[in-house]
Amino acid sequence: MPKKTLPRGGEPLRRRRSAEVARKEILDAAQRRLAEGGPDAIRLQDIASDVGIAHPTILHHFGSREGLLRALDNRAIRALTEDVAAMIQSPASAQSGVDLVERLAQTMDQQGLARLIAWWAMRDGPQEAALDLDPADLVREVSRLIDQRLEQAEGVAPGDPEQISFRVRLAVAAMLGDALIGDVMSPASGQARSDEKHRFRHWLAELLLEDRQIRKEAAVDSSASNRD
Amino acid sequence: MPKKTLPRGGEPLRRRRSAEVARKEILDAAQRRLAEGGPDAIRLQDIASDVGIAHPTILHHFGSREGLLRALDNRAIRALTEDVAAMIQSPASAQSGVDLVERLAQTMDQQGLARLIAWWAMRDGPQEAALDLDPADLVREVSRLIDQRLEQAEGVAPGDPEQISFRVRLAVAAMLGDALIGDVMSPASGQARSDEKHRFRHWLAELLLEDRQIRKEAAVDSSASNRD
DNA sequence: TTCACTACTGACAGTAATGTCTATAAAAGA
DNA sequence: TCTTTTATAGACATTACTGTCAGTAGTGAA
Repeated sequence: MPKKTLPRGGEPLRRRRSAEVARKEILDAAQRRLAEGGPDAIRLQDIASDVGIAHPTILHHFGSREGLLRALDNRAIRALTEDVAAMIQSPASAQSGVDLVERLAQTMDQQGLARLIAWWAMRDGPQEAALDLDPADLVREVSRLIDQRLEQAEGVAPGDPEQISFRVRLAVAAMLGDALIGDVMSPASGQARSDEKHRFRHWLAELLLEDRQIRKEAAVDSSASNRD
Repeated sequence: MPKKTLPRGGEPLRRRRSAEVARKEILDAAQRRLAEGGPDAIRLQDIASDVGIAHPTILHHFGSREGLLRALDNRAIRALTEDVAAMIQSPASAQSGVDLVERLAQTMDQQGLARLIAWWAMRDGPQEAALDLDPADLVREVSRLIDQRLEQAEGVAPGDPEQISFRVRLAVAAMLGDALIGDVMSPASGQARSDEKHRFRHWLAELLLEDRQIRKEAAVDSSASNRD
């Protein structure tokens, strides 16, 4: 009886994923644990049992627990950066600014990304730059996009290049903070709280656009008076 | 030779604090550890050595590690609530809104309060309401203050009672989020980054007040047209 | 089919952190 | 001065988590 024959008709004794798929499943499980159970819930054994593997397999793929956390951080920063880039690039931001804020908020809410980012920020202080990708590079990329955007933008007051970057910074910071403690700050509960959350986001989007209008007019005024 | 005599001229073998002082020193050390070293740096032995005591003493005062964390959370929420209350109550918010935002931001920055709040928010999901004080009570108190404020307020459009609560929510969420990842989001570095941070806060404060002016005018307009 | 590669596992080692227990020393009150 | 109280510490128990190691089992290529 050959030992290496597959068991006929039965499932294989082990499920064997590609390294890529395995990494993804592990990261997903870890992120879910972090979002639902807090920082203390990220234990190799728990994550492994969620995925249906043994905990040394995680170490095989990520080298160490710390390696897993770094990979988690990288994914989170990438996801956030993509949203920010979309916010800046979208030429429709004037019309659908509400949608963009909503998208950012949902990115933060869903999958516990806000908690992941917050966790990363907390642990970032001591272990300076434990990321594969340099945050400075991402910031530079975002700045580049903003510059690009500024060239197309109409009505941005000269000498105020922070017009857009401050808006981005506010939107990101606010949606991060609100994802963390918005529920606690809301006096409502249940469906009413959810409704209020969306009204808040809508209000914020309009606040940002509203201010934009004002500056636009101010810019027009000043340029007009300058020409005269 | 009597055993219970104090050592002459020498320091006592043990420093004995009052329970209150001991708790404070322990909490301070724990908060410092959390702010500087991240969540993993909150270990009883480390904190104890910071304070200059043995780790069982911490357990004596707080019952368990979890008890210490709860006490930390309570202090943080209280500190935050005080600032929020000040923001709402201050009758000078129209003039010194900038100062209030700045105060809130500094409360978040200093002593790592933002990290503490974020950490609490992350761990709050699972262990529902592990606080001595009920967050709902604090929210109710804040709502009461807001109502009070609304009565005095001039130009707040009727039917829009969220005018102030949204501003508070935005200020708190934004300063929390910015304290966590503001540095990373800033393309500048060093002193320039610090300057930019303050400009951002200033801009936010003005943004909130600016919008206020608009609504005020709108309210005046609509009430005027209603009277006609 | 055979071989090489590697995803995967069980068992174990080492370590480190919380928590317990008993005893001591500093203060406060009688 | 004597007693009571309690803040404090040393030693130890327990638990549990990360990481290692040697071996197994899928999978694709020769």
